[in-house]
Amino acid sequence: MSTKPKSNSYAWFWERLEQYLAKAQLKQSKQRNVIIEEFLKLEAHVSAEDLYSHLKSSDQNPGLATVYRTLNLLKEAGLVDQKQFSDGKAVFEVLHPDSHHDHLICLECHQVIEFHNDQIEALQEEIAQKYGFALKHHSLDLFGTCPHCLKKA
Amino acid sequence: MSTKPKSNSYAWFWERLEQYLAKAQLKQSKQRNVIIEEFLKLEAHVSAEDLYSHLKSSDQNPGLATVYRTLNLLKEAGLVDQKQFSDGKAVFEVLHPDSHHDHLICLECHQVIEFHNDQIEALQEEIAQKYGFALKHHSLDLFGTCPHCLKKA
DNA sequence: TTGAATGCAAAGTTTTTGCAAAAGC
DNA sequence: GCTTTTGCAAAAACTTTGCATTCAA
Repeated sequence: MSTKPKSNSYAWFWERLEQYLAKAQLKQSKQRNVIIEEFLKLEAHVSAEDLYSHLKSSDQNPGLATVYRTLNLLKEAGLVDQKQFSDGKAVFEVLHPDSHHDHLICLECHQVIEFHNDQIEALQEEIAQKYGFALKHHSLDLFGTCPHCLKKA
Repeated sequence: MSTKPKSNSYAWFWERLEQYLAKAQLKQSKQRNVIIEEFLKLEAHVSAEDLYSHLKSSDQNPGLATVYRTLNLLKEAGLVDQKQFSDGKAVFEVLHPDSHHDHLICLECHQVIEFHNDQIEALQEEIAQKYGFALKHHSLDLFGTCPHCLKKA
């Protein structure tokens, strides 16, 4: 290991990553750790470009291609989720182990609020069963205008 | 009007399109009608490229740029919905006036099944209210393995 | 006749890839 | 030492745009 991970609240993340790398016979690297550190620090829906900009100031300053490669690695490891919010660029977010959440997205200010609803989750499972699907994951996005933007208008 | 629309089951679609064009002071055209005819005929989640390929054989044979322009026009008219199923290219589908539906997507064969569930819709409205959002639309995609692919495995 | 639509090719965006050099194990 | 990773630039993939021409009203 080239750099000690510092995001302690994401111990599980680093651990699962390490497992994945070991199983896939991949190596660790400074750049990757720097990128992931920053990604976890941002705690949001981040695009490769966003992440790259934030890293510009770091001492490591990895290339954009490496940022892409790292995010794809995390995706393959099942640690992050990639989403397309219809503005061209893909955004990534940490895939928390148990607690799934969905999104409320403001069409005006693009703010994203996360929520969770057990009833909806249960209904989804019901529907999947009805159609004979083995459900792996899902994505629910509600689009509208947030309270703040409603007030402005 | 250069070409008579032939998709009679989509009379409402052509009507609303005509209204939109009139209001926006836009013109009709042969190519546009050919493209839309084909789009409606396909009745599926279609990418611009898909649609373009299908049109290759038609007598009109419009350019790819025109296909894009037409789909964007329909989007602006609120007649179609654009989605990103995470494979790079955007797909479009008819936005039916009242009946909203969601998607069950097979991760193996990429088959898409549409479903509708009033309870989920109601819960979504509830959640939006709780957060003070004025809901405009939503998107629910369930990913998993379809019965057919489950049998194969 | 006037403004919109088209086709083509060129440009724009976002993401991936090839390759030589560097780094991890 | 052998293999993976990196950085850069080039390429790829998807979509938009500029411009001269054609077409609709």
